[in-house]
Amino acid sequence: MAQRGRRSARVSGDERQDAILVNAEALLASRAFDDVSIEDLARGAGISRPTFYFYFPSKDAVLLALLDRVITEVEHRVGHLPRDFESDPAGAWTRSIGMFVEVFVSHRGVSTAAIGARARNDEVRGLWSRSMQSWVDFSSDVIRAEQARGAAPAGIDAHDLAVSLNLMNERVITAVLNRESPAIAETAALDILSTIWIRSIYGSDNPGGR
Amino acid sequence: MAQRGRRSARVSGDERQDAILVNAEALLASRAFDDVSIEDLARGAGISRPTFYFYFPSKDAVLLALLDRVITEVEHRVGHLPRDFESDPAGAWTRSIGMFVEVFVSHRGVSTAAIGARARNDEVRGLWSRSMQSWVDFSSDVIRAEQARGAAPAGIDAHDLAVSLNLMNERVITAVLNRESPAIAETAALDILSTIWIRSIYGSDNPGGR
DNA sequence: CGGGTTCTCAACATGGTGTTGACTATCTCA
DNA sequence: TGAGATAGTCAACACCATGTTGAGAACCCG
Repeated sequence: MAQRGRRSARVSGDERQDAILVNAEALLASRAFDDVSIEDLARGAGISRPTFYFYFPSKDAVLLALLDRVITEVEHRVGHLPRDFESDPAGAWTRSIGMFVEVFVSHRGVSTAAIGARARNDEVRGLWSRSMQSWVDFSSDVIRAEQARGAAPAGIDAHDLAVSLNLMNERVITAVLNRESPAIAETAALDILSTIWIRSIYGSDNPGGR
Repeated sequence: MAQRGRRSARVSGDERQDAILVNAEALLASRAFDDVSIEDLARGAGISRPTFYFYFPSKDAVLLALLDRVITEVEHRVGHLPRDFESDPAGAWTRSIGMFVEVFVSHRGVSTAAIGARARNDEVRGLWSRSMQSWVDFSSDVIRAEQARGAAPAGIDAHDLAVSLNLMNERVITAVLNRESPAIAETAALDILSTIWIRSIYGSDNPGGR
């Protein structure tokens, strides 16, 4: 996904490349993306600015590589999620949403930088949009299945509902990560988001009726 | 709110100032904020770049002034909205949400630029956050009233619900404005958003039971 | 050891932002 | 009316971050 500026994979080169990424994520944990210069990325990895360009074509490319890792982690964890929507719909949705919250919280700097860069950078936008698409596909498949088996009322387009709920999650998580105001407490986020998902998918607080 | 770089209010100066704003909004309708230079803002208003600084201290200040206008328009229209939540809850929410959609769609460039600038600029963030706060206050007051009169189920914090739903609207409208993918059709947005608000506030599709 | 590839960086080029200082046009009040 | 203030204008400059070039050092493999 995220290309590098050189052809083969030599040892000390890979270590440098990795040092840049590690340093970049560390810097992003405390500063905004715009406040990190290429000079900072280079010096922190023990190289000069022009040498940085040997490893990455731009600052955005570093962010793209970091985002790629985060998204891979999410994809991996989505794949291992139990899909027990028929037996415990509320719990299943809550676990899925909780996984997203966890991953993005644990990569706060990268997440917020990537979301900010999306407006400016085609590749970041493309990568984000592809994964968003796959989460939307997953959610709308489940919603459609729930509607088909009569657990969820029809009367709303499953795809559009899935898009809106996923975008809500993205935005609410971002607000929490950035400590925006207004926002909600990090501890409350999962509970509120799940409730909104469940109420708006099932039209009720306890689908499956416990 | 949005300061200017000079002291009194003379005629030809105000016209210039206005020309900058008009030109800026026009440019933002077709280009991203980052792709508009101060040179562009100046030339389009018939002045040189240094003269621009006589009217505004920065590019962000222009955006702030434009955002201020948009928000004033929203506040004004919020004030004139019928508050018939008791007699027609679904309709009342739909009209409120529809008003936001209308205003932001009609100032597409400013809205998306402002949302992008929020991460970077304290004043834009502050202005946006203040108005967001007032919309959240409005919605949570209504939700609490609906819960108090028994129309909406309790079991969810009104404030947190209001924050999440308002953030969802912001994000979904942004996605529509930017023609992002995934997103939903502009024509479908109002319907979906209203349905989610109503289902998650009332736990039912037709509060008041029609 | 010799030719090729990896890796490095001083020095340069570019483009956008913001500043200075000198200048002109206009208003205001004696 | 005319002298001083105030509004308005911009060429030229300083600055900083990005990205490029080209020359060379380190290393590898035959």
